[in-house]
Amino acid sequence: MSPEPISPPPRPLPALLTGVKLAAIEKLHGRIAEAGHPEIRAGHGCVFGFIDLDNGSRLTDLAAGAGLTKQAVGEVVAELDRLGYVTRVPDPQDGRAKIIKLTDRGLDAVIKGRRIFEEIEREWAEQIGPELMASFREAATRLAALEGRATEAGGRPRAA
Amino acid sequence: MSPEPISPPPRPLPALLTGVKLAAIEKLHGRIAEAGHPEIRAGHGCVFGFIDLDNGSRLTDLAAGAGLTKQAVGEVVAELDRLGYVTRVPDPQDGRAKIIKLTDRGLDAVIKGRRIFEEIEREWAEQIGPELMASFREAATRLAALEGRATEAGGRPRAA
DNA sequence: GCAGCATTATCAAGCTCCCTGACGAAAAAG
DNA sequence: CTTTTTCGTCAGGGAGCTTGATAATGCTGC
Repeated sequence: MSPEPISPPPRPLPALLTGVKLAAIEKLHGRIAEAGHPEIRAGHGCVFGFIDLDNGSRLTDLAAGAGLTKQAVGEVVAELDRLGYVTRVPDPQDGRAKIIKLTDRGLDAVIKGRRIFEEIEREWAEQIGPELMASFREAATRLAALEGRATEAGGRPRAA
Repeated sequence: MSPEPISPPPRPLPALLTGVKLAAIEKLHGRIAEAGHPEIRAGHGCVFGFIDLDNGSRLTDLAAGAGLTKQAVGEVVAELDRLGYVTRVPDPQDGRAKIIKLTDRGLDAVIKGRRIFEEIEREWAEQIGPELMASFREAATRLAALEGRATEAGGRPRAA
C-alpha cells in the first residue's frame, strides 16, 4: 500500500483574504498615485483612516483608533507633515497636546482615496455580481464584529 | 454656516478583511498550540502552506509558491529544522538542491492545522449562516483569482 | 570534453515597520 | 502644593523581508 497521499490541500481562507486585500491596496495606491499623490504609502492609513476630517485629531486618538502605539503613528505623522499632508498645531485647550489636521492637500487625498475604494468595490461588483459582492461585504463585516475587530483596531497594539 | 462636515467614513473593505484574517490566524495559532505545537508562528505558513506533504519540496519551489525570496523562506526552514518539523536531505537527482521534507511531527502539525481551519470555518458558518459563509468563500476565491493572486503568491516577491 | 551560462542554496548587509522603555512638560487629582 | 496621570517625543531594538554576492553544481552548444 502506498503511503496514502494526503494532498490535495483545501484553499486556506486567510490566504484568499490576503490576496483580496493586497489586490485592493495595490489598486488603491496605483490610482491614488495617478490622482496626484504618488508619495502615499500603505502605512499612512493609520492616519488617513482615523483622522477627524473637520477638526483634526490628537496623536493619542489616532493611535488608539489604528491599534498602534503613539510612537509608531507619531513617525507617520511626522512624515506626512514633511510631505505637506498634515499640520501639527498646539491644542489651545491642552498645553501638552497637538492637533493633527489635514491640509487641503491631505483632505484631497483622503476624499480621493475614499472614492477609489468605492470605485474598486463597484468594479468588483460588476465582475462577480452585485449580490455576491454585497454578501461578501456583509459577511466580512459580521465576522470582523464577531471577533471583536470592528474596524481594524483590536484594542491594544498588535494584540496577537 | 459650518464648514460642511464631510464625515462619516464608509467602512473600508481592506480593514474588514484584515480583521477577519487576523482573527482566523489568532484562532489557528491558539488551537494549534493547544494541540501540541506551541512553537509554530504565523511566519511558518510560507513552508507549511506550500510544501508537498508526500515527497517534500525544494526551497526554490516553496519560495515561488509563497511569493517570497529564497532567503526569507530559507531562514524559516532553518528554524523549522531546528524545531524538528522538517528535515533537509540532499536531492539525489540534483547535487545543488536539498529536499525539504516534513517530519512526522511536521506532518502532524500540518494536518491538525488544516482541521482547525475547517473547524473555524464551520464555527463561523454557524454564526452567520452557512449560505452567507459559502458566499463569502466564493466571493473571496473569485476576487483573488480575478486579481491574479490565486493562492497568495502574486509572482515576484512582495510585488506591491 | 569543455567553455559559458543558468540555477540552487546560502552568507551578508540593509531596510521597513513596529515595539518597549524612558523622558520633560503640562494637566488633573488629592 | 504635591502626587499621579497623560501627551508627545527621543532612543534603542527586534522581526520580517529585501537586494547583492558567492561557491557548487547542472545544463547546453560546440
